[in-house]
Amino acid sequence: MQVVLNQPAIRINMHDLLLKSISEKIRIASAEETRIKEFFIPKKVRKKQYILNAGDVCQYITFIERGMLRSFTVDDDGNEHVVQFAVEGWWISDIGSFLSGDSALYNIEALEDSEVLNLTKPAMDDMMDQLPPLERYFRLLMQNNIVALQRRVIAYMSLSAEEKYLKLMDVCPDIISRAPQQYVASYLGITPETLSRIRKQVASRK
Amino acid sequence: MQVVLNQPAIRINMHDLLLKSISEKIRIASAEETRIKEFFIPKKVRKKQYILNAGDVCQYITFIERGMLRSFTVDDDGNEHVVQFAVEGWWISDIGSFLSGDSALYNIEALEDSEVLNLTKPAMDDMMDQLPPLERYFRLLMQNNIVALQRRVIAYMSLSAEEKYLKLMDVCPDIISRAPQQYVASYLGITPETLSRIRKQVASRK
DNA sequence: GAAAGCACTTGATGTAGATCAAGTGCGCTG
DNA sequence: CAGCGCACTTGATCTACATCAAGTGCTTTC
Repeated sequence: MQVVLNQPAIRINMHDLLLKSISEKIRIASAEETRIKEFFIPKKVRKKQYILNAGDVCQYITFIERGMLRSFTVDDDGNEHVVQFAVEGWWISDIGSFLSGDSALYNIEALEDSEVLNLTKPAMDDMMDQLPPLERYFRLLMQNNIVALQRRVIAYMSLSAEEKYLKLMDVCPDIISRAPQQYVASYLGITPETLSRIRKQVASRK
Repeated sequence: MQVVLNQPAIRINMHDLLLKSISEKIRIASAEETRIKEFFIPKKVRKKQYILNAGDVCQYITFIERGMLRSFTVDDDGNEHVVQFAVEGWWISDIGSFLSGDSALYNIEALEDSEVLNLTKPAMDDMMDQLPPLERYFRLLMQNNIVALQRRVIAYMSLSAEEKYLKLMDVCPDIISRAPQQYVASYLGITPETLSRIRKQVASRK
């Protein structure tokens, strides 16, 4: 079955969403699009496959053309904590490790069979040297990331479990419906039992 | 009394910490230091004075040469949530509002009489045009900010109130001792009563 | 120096969510 | 298609922290 939610039925080109993401933020010419593609390494990833192990160095940042991934940490008691979901059109990485060369804090795992585009640090530096407007693209990504993380910190500080869930459903209903619920619970910092109860309560109020 | 914690007894120059912060991350020449200073607007801020009101547009980012500030949000029930403390050598702003021109989410208030350096967006753009290595400095700031925010999200998700407190005391003991305890509690997402109990417990174990 | 205001501490009680333990349902495999 | 494994749901009980209410201590003001 080739039809994927929010995707055109037929994928013409492996880099479509990447170029769309970039052109939404900065202006790029057709010749530049061809150049950009050359810096990326296409890769297919199987459901449950890890693309990053905590403790290794994160060697590339990953753009998702199809599928879904999650990044997560494992605490001292062996509990997993989902830090991020990423789907078509989104980036995922351990950015601290990628940029500093330190050990990664996160594992990154595919939740569905996926197709991704990887960008190594040397390729990224080359690309920005040769196409300077890309610097602005990545700066905007970082800024948006900071704003999103700050909002998430505030939500953790100030909202009840149900309020967090409802807010998340407001912002990304499709992702949350698509992701395994135990991981949604983990992302919200609550147990699967609590999430199940909240969902039941919310449904009974409709 | 002119002696301030962690500060030389006599302040020679209003931009000392700023230049130190920058030169720790990128290489700058003496002539460039003089140029950099010119983009910043020095300002004295009184204890309890607001330098940003939520709802306004954040017009400048602020570097602290002396003193302490906090940024915080006020929720629908009127509760304050401290998002950040900033002291000498640190930056503070509502970065989303600063860069996009949207309304600020945060209030920023001085917790002590302070001296700060403000940098408007036009001045920032000019400065980076004329001194391109500064782009790298601000990029590194953003990267460090992302890493710190991610760690904070994980802490909220996975640690108990006491663990969060102990971790914070490990990382910035001086700031936490210097800040009013009610705001420390707010920063940790716990009540002042709980923080008081934790502190008592921890002290009784020494 | 006394009084007022407010931050911090302490005690009692309440509660949102965690933990533990089964039961149910869904997807995958042979 | 049947069986197995595991995700999700449900019920009971527990607990870390919130809430409420005073008491104590510190700082500021007159």
